[in-house]
Amino acid sequence: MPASPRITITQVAAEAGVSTATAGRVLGNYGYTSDDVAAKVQAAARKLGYKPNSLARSLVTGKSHTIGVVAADIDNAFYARVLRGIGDVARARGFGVILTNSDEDLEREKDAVQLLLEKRVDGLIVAPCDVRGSAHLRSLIAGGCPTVQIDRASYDLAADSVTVDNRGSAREAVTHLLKAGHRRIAIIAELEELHNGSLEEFVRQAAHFSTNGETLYPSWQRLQGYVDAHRDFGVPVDPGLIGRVGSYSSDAACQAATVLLQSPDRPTALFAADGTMSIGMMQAIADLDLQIPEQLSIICFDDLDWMKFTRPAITTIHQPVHRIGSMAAELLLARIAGDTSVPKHNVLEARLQVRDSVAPPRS
Amino acid sequence: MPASPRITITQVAAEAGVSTATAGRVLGNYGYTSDDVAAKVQAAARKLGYKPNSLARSLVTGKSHTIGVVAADIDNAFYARVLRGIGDVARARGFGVILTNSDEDLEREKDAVQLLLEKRVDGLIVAPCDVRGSAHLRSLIAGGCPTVQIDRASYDLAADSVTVDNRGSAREAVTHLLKAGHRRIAIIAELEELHNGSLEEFVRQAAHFSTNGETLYPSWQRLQGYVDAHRDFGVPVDPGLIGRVGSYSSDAACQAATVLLQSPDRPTALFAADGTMSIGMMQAIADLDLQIPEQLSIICFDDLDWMKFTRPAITTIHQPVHRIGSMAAELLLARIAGDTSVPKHNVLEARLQVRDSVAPPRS
DNA sequence: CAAGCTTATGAGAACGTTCGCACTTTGTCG
DNA sequence: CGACAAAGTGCGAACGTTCTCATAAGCTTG
Repeated sequence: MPASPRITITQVAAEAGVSTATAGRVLGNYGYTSDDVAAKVQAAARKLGYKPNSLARSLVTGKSHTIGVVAADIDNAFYARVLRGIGDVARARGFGVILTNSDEDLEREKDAVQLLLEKRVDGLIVAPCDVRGSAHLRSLIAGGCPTVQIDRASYDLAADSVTVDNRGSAREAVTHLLKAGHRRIAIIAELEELHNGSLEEFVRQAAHFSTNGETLYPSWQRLQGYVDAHRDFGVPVDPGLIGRVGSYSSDAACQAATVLLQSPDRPTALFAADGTMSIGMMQAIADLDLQIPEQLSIICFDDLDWMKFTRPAITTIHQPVHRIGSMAAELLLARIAGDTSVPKHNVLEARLQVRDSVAPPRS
Repeated sequence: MPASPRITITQVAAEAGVSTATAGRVLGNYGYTSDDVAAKVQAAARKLGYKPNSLARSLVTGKSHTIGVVAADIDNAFYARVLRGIGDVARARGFGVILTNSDEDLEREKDAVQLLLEKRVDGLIVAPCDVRGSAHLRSLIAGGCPTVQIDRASYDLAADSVTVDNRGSAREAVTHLLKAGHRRIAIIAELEELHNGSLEEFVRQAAHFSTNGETLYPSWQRLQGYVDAHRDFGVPVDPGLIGRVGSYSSDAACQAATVLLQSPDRPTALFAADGTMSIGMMQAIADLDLQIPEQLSIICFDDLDWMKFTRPAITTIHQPVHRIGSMAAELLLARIAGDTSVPKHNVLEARLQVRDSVAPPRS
């Protein structure tokens, strides 16, 4: 077993009695090579236990065959599955994946991008924590690094994106609740960042925003869908029913849900805007010992694996999460391969998965 | 905004009017440097938008400041959280993390290790899919690549490992059920690989195996704990209650659980050996509409986030999952830093988290 | 049969860093 | 004041590949 001494292409060449150039050609299979020489070199390589050095190769070719991923938090079912999608595509194409977490913190995101850039990744998949297209991403893209945004997207960022139709599917979900007869529907969402006005202002204007031109966080888009559905039904939106969770944690969501559910005129239905919010919401419901759907109807955005076997099973919005990752990777690899067409913004469909957590409200 | 033309240390040096060596010293901060020259170089670097090239650096130093991770499946709450632990430590120390999935397939694991090796990672964290210490891992370690095993471990592999006390905590869980009065307790576990005899043989001999010397899959160790507890109580093990799931999927687990629960003399309690098995088991229970804990008591190995708010909340074995990852990373970084002490095998404690899914069996 | 391909090989220069060495200059100590 | 260490700098050689070029042999082909 050839141990510590690293075997280089030069040594293989010496062993095979050819030049390093020739050895390089057969080992890296490029250029012309005769069969007998190839065989000799391969035999020498096997005998010596040669392992190519990607770093040297990348240094000269300028391609590292590696993509960088900046996720918010890998310990979150959504990102875990997205990453799986990315990894599957990457592996099939011989690419490595370097993973970093930003925790929705802009400084960390910058550091992460910096690290990945220094490691000379061929491209980046990022869930940007500032949706307005922060400067570092802008200069990154201007610098020619292929980039794909996932989950959220600045449309003015000149980079591809893969998202879901947050507004439309949230609208569908809330419509489902309204059709069931609910009129006091609360939403639980992380809605920290808002730059152009107050929440009330946002709700008032929500209907006028077009979906495409806007670059909003998914939570805000889902809130838009919530407002849309209310407008469709002529039901006024009560700002008191908007559970604005201050930080992205299920504990905070639990608190917000608890407050809502303990208010005197409590909502008859709850809509959780994502998986983390759902977990907090479920905890609050369990703590208060409310019966679903008799005492409370619920719908969760994002269809986590446990939602189909809780009793009752939970009605959800099912996002094609794996597909988000695989599509992002495919887009990115196409860019890396030289695709220079205009940025594509892919909006995937999410579907309402009706189960048993919605019933008419008790009068 | 300096766009495509990549700025090198040489250009920065020229701009600052010093040699590349000096520029390198200040930019890479090694060697001696005077304050005024350092300032000049830094100014030049900032002006030109210099970004160091890790590949070139790694090529000469031989250190890539990157660790490779071979997980079974990142789209699994356990590995996702482990990876988070790894990532947190790595980031704090300025290391990158390259992630690969093996899907418990030896060929994929080989490919993954090969890829990581070519990318010249400084060390490897791997959940080996063959617990007997497959040849490629052996030669990897012999080749001097620092390696840490997680979740499972070959003790004869001369590499550190981080695992949990599977046998002891499974024993504790099953003891909890036995104390509650259960005598027909089923276990649902992926128990595909078994090399030294049949399942019956294994059960017969389980009590004689020592925990430390053995290198078994977690599932098998948990089965050992199951057998241990039965022996403690003088309750014979009925092989018919061992739900041997053929493949590592929740669907397969659901099938196995369904068969068990529909048998004429059905078990009064179920023990799921890991998170994936738990999901399948819960689905089966929901499909058959069994009441927990009135009609069936359950305990799940691995405390997934939803298990505390299902009704009833589920009694579980809580593993320190994040800690497994962070400890593995710490161990690995210590090895990379030069620690050459004998391999450490860390066995972390898992604790029984008592909730409401266990009650005495109905007579 | 000379001109022009295609195939095959080697020499040597990249790629962008770090590092060993030689060379100053400055400071310190006996 | 001479010696000797320490601080600061530059030159040029690594690191392990790929890639351009030059060379040459074996073809076809008009």
